[in-house]
Amino acid sequence: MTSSPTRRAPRRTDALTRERIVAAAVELLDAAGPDGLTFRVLTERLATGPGAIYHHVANKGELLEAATEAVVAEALAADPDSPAVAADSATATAPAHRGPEPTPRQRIRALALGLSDAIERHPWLAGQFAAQISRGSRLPATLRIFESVGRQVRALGVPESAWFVATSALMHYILGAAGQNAANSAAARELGPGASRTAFLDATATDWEGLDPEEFPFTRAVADQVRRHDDREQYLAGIDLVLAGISALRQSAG
Amino acid sequence: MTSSPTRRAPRRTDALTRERIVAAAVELLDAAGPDGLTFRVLTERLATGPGAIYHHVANKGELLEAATEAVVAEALAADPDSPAVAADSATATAPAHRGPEPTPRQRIRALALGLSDAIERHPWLAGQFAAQISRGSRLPATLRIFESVGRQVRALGVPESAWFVATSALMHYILGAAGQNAANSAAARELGPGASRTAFLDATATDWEGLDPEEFPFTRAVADQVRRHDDREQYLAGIDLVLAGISALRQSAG
DNA sequence: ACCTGAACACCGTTCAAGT
DNA sequence: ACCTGAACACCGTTCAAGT
Repeated sequence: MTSSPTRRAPRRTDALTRERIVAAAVELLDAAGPDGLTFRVLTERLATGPGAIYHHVANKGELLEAATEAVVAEALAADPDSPAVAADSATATAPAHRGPEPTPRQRIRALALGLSDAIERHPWLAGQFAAQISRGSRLPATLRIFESVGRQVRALGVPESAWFVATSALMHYILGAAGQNAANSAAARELGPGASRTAFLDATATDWEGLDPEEFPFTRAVADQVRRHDDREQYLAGIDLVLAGISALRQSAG
Repeated sequence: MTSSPTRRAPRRTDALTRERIVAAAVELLDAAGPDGLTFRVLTERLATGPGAIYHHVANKGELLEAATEAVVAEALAADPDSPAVAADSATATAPAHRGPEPTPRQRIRALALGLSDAIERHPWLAGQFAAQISRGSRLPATLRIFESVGRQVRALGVPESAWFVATSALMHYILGAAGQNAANSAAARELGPGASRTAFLDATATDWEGLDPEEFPFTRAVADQVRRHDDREQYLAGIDLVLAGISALRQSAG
């Protein structure tokens, strides 16, 4: 009976490590969202008991932080100037240099798109970032993003006194707008496998057009724009907007 | 025994209404954060059973939404041009008109400060906003904020094609930076009743200065600025930065 | 229609016991 | 040192029963 031929959870062969636990957590988060990550299914997946997991991780919060950090490190690794890469400079697979050095502006766009893609692939990230920022304790993941954005702000020639504001403004837009886009994608996916992004945007537009004209004149007026909305284009336009604000500031206060 | 003279939960006199439930929820959230709101303590506080609450509210999520909406409506009520006020124009207590009409820029600053104060008073709001935005379904609270900001963007003379980007950029900064500030305040409060905001900022600065110079050069460099940081001033500077970006865009694409 | 409160399924976490 | 798994306290939610 103990060795019955029926299918069962695959017996663990490797030792249980923190990395394996975190990797499994990321998989569960991707598959079923934040509520899908429970110690019950995690122990099942890893073929252990809860005690074993608690031996490698202090609690669920730490597990979530570790999962966030792992995924962010991966996303920032695309940026050759990122702290994650600098810390792990032994990787010989990183492409050396192709063409001329990218400008800070190009790097910021690439950084933003990289984070946006990461959030799109791991929608639970958005809530996690927000929780980290609004819980104040600057944890590794958010701190690394702050650092990556800040380096490019500095490279942009922003006067030192404005580094913090400029970096904050950029970071909040990058993370906020990316989270919103990812939410739209997720909602579109839920509408059905065939239903495209456009179908969902159209639904929201129609929704907004149905709002009370007294209470929501602006939202109603903007609804039709949402309909023919290109996420990526709008996202980059927003980045350009903040960058324009930064360079205006450079000219006046520099 | 049933009518023993020992102290017990105050017997309810008024009928249980959705508003009373929501008000109690806000109190609990303020006092103990998101984890402090449970049906157990809520029923105790309202001297009922869980079934009674479920008769007025579908589930915990709806309760959180309602709490958020209630607090946001209050915060936006300060803005005479807000949808919340327009919908409730019967209030005779609203101050009519004092001095000249404020400019859109002044209104945006007032709006931002009002929301910042609300988040400061109800720190759980930050997480709630983030959850709403990153869950995509544009719920009343976030939608009202979008509307309020958008009206001023329109009043600013931004070309229609840029309404959405400009409003998004402003909103993400307003909410993101306010959430971060509130988190700092909360963390400072936890440091002790006497410990001021400055003490906490100093601690973070020292923290950052201790980071690895290879991995976090920018964050280290910016640490000292954080030490002599005036939250409100920096917050408004960030708003000005985004506004500068908006007007740059108005000149080029207008 | 509105409320009661026991019961249910599930959650994160602990801990004595094993190897 | 690393793992096991039963047990604990607590959670959101349901529902038959009362008024």
